[in-house]
Amino acid sequence: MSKDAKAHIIEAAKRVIARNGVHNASIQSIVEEAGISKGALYHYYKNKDALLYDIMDQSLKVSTDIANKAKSGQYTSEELQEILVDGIIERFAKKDDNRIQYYLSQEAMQGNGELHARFKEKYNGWIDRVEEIMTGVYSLPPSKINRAIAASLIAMVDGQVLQILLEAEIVPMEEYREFWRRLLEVGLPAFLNHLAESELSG
Amino acid sequence: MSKDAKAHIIEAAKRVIARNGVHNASIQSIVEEAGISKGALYHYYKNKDALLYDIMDQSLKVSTDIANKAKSGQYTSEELQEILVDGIIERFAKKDDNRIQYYLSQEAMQGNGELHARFKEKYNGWIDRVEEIMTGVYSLPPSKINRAIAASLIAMVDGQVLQILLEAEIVPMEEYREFWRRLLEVGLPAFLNHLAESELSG
Amino acid sequence: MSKDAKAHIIEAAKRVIARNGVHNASIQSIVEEAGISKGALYHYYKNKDALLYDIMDQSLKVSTDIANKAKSGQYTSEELQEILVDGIIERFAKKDDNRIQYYLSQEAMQGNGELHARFKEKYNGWIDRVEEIMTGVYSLPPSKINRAIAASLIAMVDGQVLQILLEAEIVPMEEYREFWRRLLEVGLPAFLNHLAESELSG
Amino acid sequence: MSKDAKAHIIEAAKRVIARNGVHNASIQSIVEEAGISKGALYHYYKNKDALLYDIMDQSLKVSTDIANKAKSGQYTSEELQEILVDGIIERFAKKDDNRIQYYLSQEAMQGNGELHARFKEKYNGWIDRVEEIMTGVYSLPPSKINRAIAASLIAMVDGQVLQILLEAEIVPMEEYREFWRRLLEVGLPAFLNHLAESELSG
DNA sequence: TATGAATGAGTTTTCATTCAT
DNA sequence: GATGAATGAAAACTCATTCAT
Repeated sequence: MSKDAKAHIIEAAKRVIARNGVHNASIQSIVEEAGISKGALYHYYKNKDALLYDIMDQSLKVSTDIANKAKSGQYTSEELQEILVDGIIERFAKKDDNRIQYYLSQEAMQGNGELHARFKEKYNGWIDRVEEIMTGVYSLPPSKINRAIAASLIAMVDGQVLQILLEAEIVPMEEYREFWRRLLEVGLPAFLNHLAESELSG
Repeated sequence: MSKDAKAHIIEAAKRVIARNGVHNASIQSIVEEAGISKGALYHYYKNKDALLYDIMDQSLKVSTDIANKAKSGQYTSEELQEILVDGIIERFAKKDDNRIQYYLSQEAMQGNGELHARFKEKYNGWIDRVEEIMTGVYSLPPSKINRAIAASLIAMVDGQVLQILLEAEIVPMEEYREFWRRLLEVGLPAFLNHLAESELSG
Repeated sequence: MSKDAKAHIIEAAKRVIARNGVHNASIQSIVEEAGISKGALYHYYKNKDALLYDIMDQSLKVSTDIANKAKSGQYTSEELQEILVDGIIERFAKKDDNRIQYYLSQEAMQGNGELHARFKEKYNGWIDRVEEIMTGVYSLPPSKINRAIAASLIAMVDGQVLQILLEAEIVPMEEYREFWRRLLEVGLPAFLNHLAESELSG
Repeated sequence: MSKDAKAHIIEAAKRVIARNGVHNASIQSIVEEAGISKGALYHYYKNKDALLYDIMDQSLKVSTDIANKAKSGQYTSEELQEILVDGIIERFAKKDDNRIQYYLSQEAMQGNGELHARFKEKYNGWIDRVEEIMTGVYSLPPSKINRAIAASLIAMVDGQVLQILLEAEIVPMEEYREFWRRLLEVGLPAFLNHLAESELSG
């Protein structure tokens, strides 16, 4: 019951947010989209924030899933690269989820403490996983710079998502795929090797 | 007169935004900060959006300036790397400008045509410049992938800015500096070389 | 059944009122406290007012009981004074009942006819009894002013209750006990005697 | 300007409260009564409570004035008694102010901290004055019970006001006048004397 | 009898914008 | 040019009450 009703509300809210942004996703517009009364919404969520948190959790799963998939199995590094590239490209395609994440990240940085805490947690989780994958695949010794690299790779994806959302039409999707393939295949390992060497000799 | 008055208002508005976030920066709070009346503000700006656009223009110049500086002079590649790294780190520090940019990027996504056009133009300008610098410094032959790389470098900065704004405290500023120094010094040229070679042989 | 169920609801409602005040005692909070459903409550009471009236009736009994006790038995006037003083002090302690009475007295003032009638009836009953006790104990001839005195004594208790509810902490409870003991022992009989004399001579 | 506007709002609010009670005095109903917009009200008062405080301050003055008048001048005790009795009877007649005070006292006891603090302060002020008058007129030595008596006299007035507001029609106004005249002329001094004597001998 | 999801009118408050002075 | 009082639509949230099950 409650599960279905909540799912129904979340779907409606996501549609509204994707259309108008968090800021313009009023309770009014959400309940209209969901075809329910305000009271009904407040029956399931004690306030707007509680609804936003639920939406965020769902929405962030999209990103988390990639990392989980990559980490879980026993893949050759070629397979892994493919999985990661596919995951990134798939994420680029999920415009609604991406929009929602951006909108919510705004809310978080504008001072919504709870949202902020959740983002922080999620980011750290992602970066941990990327670092694990990196150190696993390329057999790296632990190094402070690894975390910066992991964070920066995630940052790159986020930034590319932003460009796509802004429809700046800078780079066609096929180019992104090519770029990431090359980066993971050549650029990243070469960079990491170099760093490892200079660390030894430095 | 008008120039000074507008500058005064913009400064006040930026202070308010820095304190409270963009969406709590009410006209009321801005005019209080500026020490003027509401009427006066509306004398200079026909509405709140017009003020925000003006702030954005100022704000985007920050990023543009780095690129311009890098492009303009006759620098050795070592000097250039330093200029770029410094520029990136400086941008990280300008939290208010970054906040405003993120906030307005959302407005752009939500279909504000005026803003959308401005962002698109700015992004393309930045990427053009980064591409020019890249091809200049590393003497690259033209290649489609260069644009993807340039866009991705900018994306990386944007993504890192987001992480900083979210105060995820993933990576200390010094690590970022180190990361970018290494990336521009070693990682990027190595990657570009490899790509150039494989292009020749492929 | 119904008797028990209603009593159960009333007890729960009184606990909620004690915690949150009458006007924050929502149906929701009452049914939660009672461990029943909203539907169940509406099965026993046709609306919130009906519940409040029932609470009031219980609540007013507290005051009525004192008067009844005082009137019923064959007490010496010393015993009677003690009973009355004890009764008054006990009433001071029943904060929830007093709160409810004050709250509902307002509803009565605002034109709730049902409540108004109940209050009027109760007040007249109390005053009758006090007058009876007074004339009995002090063997007074009937006089118009007796009723005013009886009403004023009750008024004094009501006013003291108000001060206690407001937690003005003007007078410690022990002082009130002392005050009432002296008033009933000395002040009141002296006053009544004087009035009786002046009536004879006047 | 602001003074007039606020006075206008307060008058309107008092009419609404006197009619419907604090609880039913919505912002909507107040602005309708005042013939202004909601925005205008919020221009003068930052929230509903701020308005209530202003109303309370005005309304309590009614009661404070009596005490001030009595205390200020050089009166014989006969004159003073007359002033006090007149003051009390006049207060009985100010139904709107009395209603408002009762309504606000409710709010105060239901947990409005600010209102609560103000009531407490006012009550203590009144009692102080009554005690001063009492000790002055009847040349009393200081005694703890004096404060209890002063508080109880005020309580009696409050309680009588309540009975009048409830239209219990227990006692006609002329009887109250007579009662208070006798009480101040005979009852109270006799009581105080007795207490003073028993204190000496006790 | 009993449930609790759903309703919808009602609440306070905010705020960009206008306009008489 | 400048003021700030006034507007009014919109926001989030509450709650007594109803009704299909």
